[in-house]
Amino acid sequence: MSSKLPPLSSLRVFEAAARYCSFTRASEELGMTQAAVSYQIKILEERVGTPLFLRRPRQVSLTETGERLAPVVSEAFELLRGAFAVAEDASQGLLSITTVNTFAANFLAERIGRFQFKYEDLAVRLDTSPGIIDFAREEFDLAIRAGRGNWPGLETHLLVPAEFSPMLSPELAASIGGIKQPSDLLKLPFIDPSDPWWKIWFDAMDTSSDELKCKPRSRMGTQTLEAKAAEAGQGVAILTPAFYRDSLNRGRLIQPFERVCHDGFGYWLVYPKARRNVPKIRKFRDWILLEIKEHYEREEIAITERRETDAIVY
Amino acid sequence: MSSKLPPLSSLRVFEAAARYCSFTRASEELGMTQAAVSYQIKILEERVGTPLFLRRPRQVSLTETGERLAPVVSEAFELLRGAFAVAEDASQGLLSITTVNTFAANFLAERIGRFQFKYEDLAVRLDTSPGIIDFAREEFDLAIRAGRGNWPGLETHLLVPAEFSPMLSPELAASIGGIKQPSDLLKLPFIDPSDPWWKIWFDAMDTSSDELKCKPRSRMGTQTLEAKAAEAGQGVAILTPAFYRDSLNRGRLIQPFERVCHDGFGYWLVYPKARRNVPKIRKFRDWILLEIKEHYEREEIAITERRETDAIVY
DNA sequence: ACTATGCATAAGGAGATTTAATGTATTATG
DNA sequence: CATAATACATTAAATCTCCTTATGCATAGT
Repeated sequence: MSSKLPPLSSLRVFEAAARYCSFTRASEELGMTQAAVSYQIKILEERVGTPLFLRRPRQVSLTETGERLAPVVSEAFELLRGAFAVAEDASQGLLSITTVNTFAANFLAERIGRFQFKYEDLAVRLDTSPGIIDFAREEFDLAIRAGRGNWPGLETHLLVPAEFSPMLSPELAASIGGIKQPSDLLKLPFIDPSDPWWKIWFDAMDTSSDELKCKPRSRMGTQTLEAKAAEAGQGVAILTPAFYRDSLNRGRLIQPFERVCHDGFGYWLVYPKARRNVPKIRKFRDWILLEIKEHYEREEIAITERRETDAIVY
Repeated sequence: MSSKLPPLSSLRVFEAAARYCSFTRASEELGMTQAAVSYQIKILEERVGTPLFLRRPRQVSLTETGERLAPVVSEAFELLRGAFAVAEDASQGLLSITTVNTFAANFLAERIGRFQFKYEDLAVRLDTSPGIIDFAREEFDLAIRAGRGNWPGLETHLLVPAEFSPMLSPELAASIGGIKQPSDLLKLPFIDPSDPWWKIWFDAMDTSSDELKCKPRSRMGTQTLEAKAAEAGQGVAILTPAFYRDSLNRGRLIQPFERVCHDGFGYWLVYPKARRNVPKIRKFRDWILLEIKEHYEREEIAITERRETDAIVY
C-alpha cells in the first residue's frame, strides 16, 4: 500500500534547509547545530539515492531532484502544521463538563453564565449525568462528582462538603407551633425517611430516630426534588444548606437548627492530573474555586442575618 | 511563521492507528510492538493537549479531535509518499555521465547505443567536458576522466590504460620505403612534436629523440584530432592503440612497432564511493567493464592477425 | 469462572540524533 | 596578497529518543 517513507526527522530538516538554501540558517530555525543539519541531509540523500543539494562555495542549492521534492514536502508540512494548530485551538475552545444533577441545579446553573461571559471565546458544554466517569473513555475535560475525593490519578478539589441539616417550609413549621427541639420534627412527615443522613443528624442531636429506617447509601444528587417537595410544605427534608441559601434567604425554607452534619462526602471537581495545566481547565478551576469561596463568605453573613430574624419569628 | 510540529514519528503511528482504530493492528503494519504504539500516541496526545483516542473496552476509537486530525495527517503522508516514490524513480531513470572527449569519441560513442538498448527505461545524458569534476558540486552520476586513478573518496575503475605508440598512414610509411626501425620515424613530420609521450617512447626504444622538445604535460584528450591528421597522412602521431583498433584493422593507420609505452595515466570510470550500489550506477559500471574486457580480448586477436599481415607487407 | 483480546505501564537498552571541536574551501577585506 | 569571515563536512563522544520485554488490568466471549 505504501512505499516506505524516508526518516521523517530528516524531512523536517530538508524542508527548512530547502527554504533557506542554507544549512546554517535552517539549523537556527530548527534550534540545532549546523552539523546536525548536514547529517540529516546526508541521511536523506542516501535514502533517496541521489543528492538533493549541490554544495556550491558559500551556499548550497537544490539539485533537480531536490527542487521537485521541496515544494511537496513543504506542502505536506504546511498541512500538518495547519491541522494541528486548529486542533490545538479547537481543543482549547470547547470546555466540556459533566456534573451531577444536584450541583448543576443548585449551584452551577445560576453561575455558569458568568464564566461564559468572562471567557467569551470558550464554549461550554455542560452534561448532567450521574455515576462515575472515566476520562480515558469519555470526552470530558472536567467532572463534578459526589464522593470522598479519593480518586487515584485524578486531581481533585473539594467544592462543597455534603453537609446536611433538616429543612422545611415555614408554614409547615408553624403548623405545629414552630420547631423548638429536634424531636418536634418527628411530628411531621418526612419526605424521604430512608435517607441515611437522618440517623446521623438525630444521633448528633442526641435524639432517638428509631422510627426511621434508613437505606444503606445516601442519595446525594436527588436533593433537588426533595427540596421542591419541602418548599411545597409536603414534609421535612434533610438537605445541604449551601445549595439552598436562596430559598432560606427568601423564607421559602427554614433550617430550624444550626447544626449541620456531614459524613465525609462532598462535591468535587475532578480531572486528569496530567491535564492540570491545560489553559481551559485552569481557567475553570480557578474560576469555580473563587465562586465557591465567595459563596461561603456570603453564606456566613446570611446565616448571621437569619439567626437574628429567626429569633424574632420563633 | 510556523507553530511547532508534534513529533513526526508519533504522527506516523497516529496515522496508522487511526486507520485501523487499533493500536495492535497499527503496530503490525509499522513493524513495532503494541507498547511502542501506545507510547507514541500518548506522546502525541500530551503534545496536542487533548486525547485523540477513546479507550473503549476492546478497541479504541477516535475522539472528535482525532477524527478531524486523521484525514489531514493521512493526506500529508500520502503526499510525501508520492513525492518520494517519484523522486526515487526519477533519480533512477536518468543516468548522467560526464566524459573526456577522447574516450567518448573513440570508445563510448560507438557502444553507448548498446547500453541504451539493453536498459531501455534508463535515459542517458552524456556530457563531454574536460577537467576534473566535483560530484558534490555538479549533478553527475558518473565521470570518465584521465589521470592516475588516485582520487580520494571516489570509487575508480581503470578502463583503458593510456598506452601509446607511434602511428601513421600506410601511404606515409611507404613514402620512405617503410618503417624498419624507430629512427626511420624521425625522417617524417610529427603531428605534435611537443607531446611528452614521444620522449618516453623513443627512450624505451633506445633511440635518441633530442631533436624533439617535449612539453611538460601530456595532452590526453585531444588525440582525436591528431589521429585524423595521421590518417590523412600529414605526419606521425603518438596515439593510444586501443582507441584506433578500427583504423588499424581497416589499414587506415599502421602501428609500425608493437612496443607500447605508458606513463601511469589512464582513463578511469569514477563515482562517489557512497553511491556504488545505486542500481543505475551498478548497471553502467558492470556493462562498461564487460565491454572493455571484450574489447581487449578482440584486440588480442587483431594484433596477432595484423602481425601476420605486416610480415607480408614489409 | 476462565480464556483471549486489547491497551497501559515500567524498566532497560540499542541506536539514532545532537553537540563540540576541527577541517576545508571560498569570498571578502585591509 | 595575507587575513578574516562564512559556510559546509567530518569525527568522536554524549545524550536522548524510541523500542522491546515483561507485566498488569479490564472486558468480552465461552
